[in-house]
Parts: sequence; C-alpha cells; structure tokens
Amino acid sequence: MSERISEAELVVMEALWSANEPLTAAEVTERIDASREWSDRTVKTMLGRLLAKGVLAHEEDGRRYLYRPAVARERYVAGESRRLVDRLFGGRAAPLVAHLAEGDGLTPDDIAELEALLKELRP
Amino acid sequence: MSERISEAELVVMEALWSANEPLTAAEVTERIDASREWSDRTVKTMLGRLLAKGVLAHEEDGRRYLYRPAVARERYVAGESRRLVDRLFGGRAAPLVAHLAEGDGLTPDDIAELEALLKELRP
DNA sequence: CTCCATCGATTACAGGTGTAGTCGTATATG
DNA sequence: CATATACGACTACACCTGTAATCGATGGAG
Repeated sequence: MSERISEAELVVMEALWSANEPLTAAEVTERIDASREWSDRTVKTMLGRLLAKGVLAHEEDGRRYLYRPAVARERYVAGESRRLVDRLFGGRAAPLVAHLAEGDGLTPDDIAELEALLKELRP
Repeated sequence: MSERISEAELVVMEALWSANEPLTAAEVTERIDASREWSDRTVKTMLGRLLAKGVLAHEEDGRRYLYRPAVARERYVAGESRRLVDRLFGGRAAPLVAHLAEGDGLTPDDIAELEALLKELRP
C-alpha cells in the first residue's frame, strides 16, 4: 500500500493532489513547469514509478492515461510526520515544536493557532 | 558542512551522540548490536561515509580511530524538522501539530508541555 | 493511404544507500 | 621471529533516485 515517495516524486504528487480531477501526463507536466524545469520524459518516469508503487491510479482515456492520486495527501502527510517524530523525538511531539520555536520557526500567528488547537484538545 | 545523513547512518550517529566520549569502531558496533544486527563491516562503512560527509571527526589512537560527532544532534534535528515543515506544511508548524494531534499523536502530557511552551513564547 | 506527432513502455546511466567482503599492514601472541 | 588477528582503505553489488532517451504502436493531418 504505502511505499515511500521520493522528493522528486512528491513534486508530481503535489501537482495531482492540487488538481481536483484526473490529469494527463502532459497536464501534470504543465502544472510542474512553473517551478521546476523538467522534461516531459522525466515527469512520465515519475508517473510510472508512482503507479508501480501504488500511490497513483490511472484510468484509460483513449490511448492515454488519466492519473489520479490513490493516496490522500492527508494520509501521506500524517505518515511522514509520524515518521519524523518517531525517528528524532522518540515519538513525542512537544520537543519537535520546541525545536521549531527555537529557530524562529513559529510566527505569532502559529502560536495563536496552536494555543487554540490545544484548548480544543484539552479534556 | 551539512550533507544529508541517511537512515542507516543515523543509527550510527545516534550511538555516537548518546556516548559522551569518542568511541572506536568496535565500541560503536557494540552499542548498535542491541537493536540491529549489523556486521562490524557495515558499521565501518557507515563510519567512513559519515567521515567523508564531514559529520564525524576522528582522532587517531594508536593505529585505530576514535570517532566523535562533528555535528550536534540538536543542530541535525532542528534542520530535519524544518525540512519536513517546509516540504509538507508550507513552512508552518501549526498544521503539523494538528496532524499529530489527529492521529492520537499527542498525549495529555504533550498537550500540557506544549501549553507551557507556548506560554513562554507568547510576547 | 502515408507520414508525423504523441503515448506509454522500456532502457540508460550516474550517484546514493544498505549491506557487506577483500586487501595490505601493523600488532599482539606464542 | 612467525603468525594470527584486528584495523582502516578499497571494492562489490543490488536497489533507489534523478534525469532523461529510445522504441514500437497509434491516431491525426494532409
């Protein structure tokens, strides 16, 4: 089910997650070109690998494919977050936040948002 | 300065970070064997690569080396945390905490700790 | 009907990673 | 001193990743 997604592959996934409909390879490439300068070949390689990993699905549309995420972004992001917290903080989130805070990682907005969030979580 | 540390390499770094003194390759291997089952060759390969990446330093002790971290764990952990937040949350920490909370990632202790932390950060 | 553009599939290839094995040398053992 | 051993350096090799190029089929242009 959930093979790891590499960084370059993630760029492609983001393009598909942010579209709310299945895209052709060409459309994916267009949506990426803005930032990165990848050839369409490169994008197709990524699409193929993501298909093989099972994190993309494709429907046939004539002789081409329409690609669509097979894994929700929420799910992926939650998994990666957990991995990091487990690997580096023994599974505890508080030290992570402490680290982010230390390096000016938290804006006043973040702080307010977190306080609101915690208020909700408190029993 | 800060090349990326792979997952297997991280295991070796953790052994050295948790020791408060320089260790020989054999000592590093011992400290790892508890959990993983790596041959001493494998550990030596990691040590060599970490040296090449500049995240370890070594002093000679007779004809062997004593290895010692050249990068503080704090620094590494802060960097990795930032990378994740940038990649997946557009640089904002609050959504990360929200995700962790959602998946039972926060214990009541965590919540209390975070509230205390935020209280300090608030201007 | 012919030829070109396009599509997915397959192949390429260098650098990183996981997991060792081999080599030459120095040292401890007998 | 001779030899087994332990050390670091170098080598191995399959798989993943980033970044494409090539191939065979097909559909559209003329």
